[in-house]
Amino acid sequence: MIDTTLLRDDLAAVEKKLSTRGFNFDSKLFSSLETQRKELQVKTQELQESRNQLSKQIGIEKSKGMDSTDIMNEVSKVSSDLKDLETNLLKIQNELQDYLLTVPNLPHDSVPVGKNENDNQVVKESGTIKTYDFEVKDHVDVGFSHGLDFDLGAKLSGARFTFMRGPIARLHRAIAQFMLDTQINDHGYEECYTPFLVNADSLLGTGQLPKFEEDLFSTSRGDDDRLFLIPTGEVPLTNLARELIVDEKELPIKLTALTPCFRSEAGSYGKDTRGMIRQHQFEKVEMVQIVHPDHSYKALDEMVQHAENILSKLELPYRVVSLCTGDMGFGASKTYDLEVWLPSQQTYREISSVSNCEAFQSRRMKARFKDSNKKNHLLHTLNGSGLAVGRALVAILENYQESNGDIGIPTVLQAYMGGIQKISIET
RNA sequence: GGAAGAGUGGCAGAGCGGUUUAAUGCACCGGUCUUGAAAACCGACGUGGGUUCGCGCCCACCGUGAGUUCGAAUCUCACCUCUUCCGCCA
Repeated sequence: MIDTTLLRDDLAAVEKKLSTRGFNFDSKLFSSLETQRKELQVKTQELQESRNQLSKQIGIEKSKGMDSTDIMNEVSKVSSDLKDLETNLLKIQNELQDYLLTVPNLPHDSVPVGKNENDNQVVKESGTIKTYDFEVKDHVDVGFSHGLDFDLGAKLSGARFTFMRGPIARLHRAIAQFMLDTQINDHGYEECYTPFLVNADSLLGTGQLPKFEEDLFSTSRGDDDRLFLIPTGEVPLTNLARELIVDEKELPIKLTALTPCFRSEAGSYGKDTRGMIRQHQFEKVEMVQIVHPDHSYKALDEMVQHAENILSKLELPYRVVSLCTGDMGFGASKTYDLEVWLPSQQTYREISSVSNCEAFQSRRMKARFKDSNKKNHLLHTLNGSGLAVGRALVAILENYQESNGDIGIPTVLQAYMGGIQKISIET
């Protein structure tokens, strides 16, 4: 949620900034609700004050044995007026809140202005793109003879599900373990294990609800207490700070977890239908940092580096892209994507996304810290993939394929694979 | 799933319909004293919001939500969470 003081002070600036991301802020609606809120709130509080004082008066008079019928009638009148006011106030406050919860974050000044992914800015390219003296296959064909089974996934669950067996399944696990170990041991994140089903409050906190419910899978358990499958580890990790006031000295909080992610992929029909680029279920190692507002952009750079290190160690060619205003996610002030080279597509594909959400999420979830003067302030939250496991598997299958159908194992993964250097076709 | 009990400020804990502005203790912070520390003493000490240039004044919050009442931390109902025991289970 964006800062309401900002909205009251400089509505035009907010409107302009949001328009760069293609969002049309309804200033008329906001102003009208805000005016009503103000009026109702002042009036309501005045009546509450008089009710409190009169009631106290009754108490005093009663203890002296006096008759208070007149005052009691007066309070009675005040209370019935109050009831209507309070109801109206609540209604307006909820309307205001409901609207503001659907408004995306303001982009940081350094974010390139643009409409869509074509306007994103490549800020770095790294690694050497291999040349192959044979016709490269895509990961579906490379993986087929080693246990990557999309038909079985479809049989068990439907489209966009994968079943892995044997060496591919092990490679997948090795990648995940390697990433998690690197984040913990080299980058100083605390390992976490989290729930994979979360409540609506958590999703409201990180911004998936109320606007993006259709992207989520949910479980039914009666009508009211629905739980949702997490679309990313960001949700449970970031919500750790929900409704919390942490001491400044405890910052930064750096968390990581390997979690499955579940996405309905509504609206992506026909996109990436082949292979495991876009799945309903995938694993991801997530990095989350909860930091002092002064340090969030330094943390953002750090986290991009943490994601880059994984790709470097896996010796995969990649580039870093600064997303433009029109391509950024709902909650982000600034986002860098990491894209890995896929030889079969002769292009880079997203494998990590690292975002600084500034106070957008912490304002929604009341995540604060206490400074040395005992003042409370909102924290800044950041999240990033470090990295997506399934897509890393895709990249390795494709970049490490050999002409005879074998798959080389990146050096850093060999220890996780019992020391083998390649996955060979069984003879 | 069944039974019983409990949810009050950072923690402990009183209050169980009206002079509550939520007592008191501990912890934390500031100060006095001290060569320094401890002790003692003094002071400050929850969160969100409204309004004001500001001092300030005011409102809401005692697990959550409804209700009763002139007035609710206190009474009623529902729900949630936790504890203990039983059942089941990895």
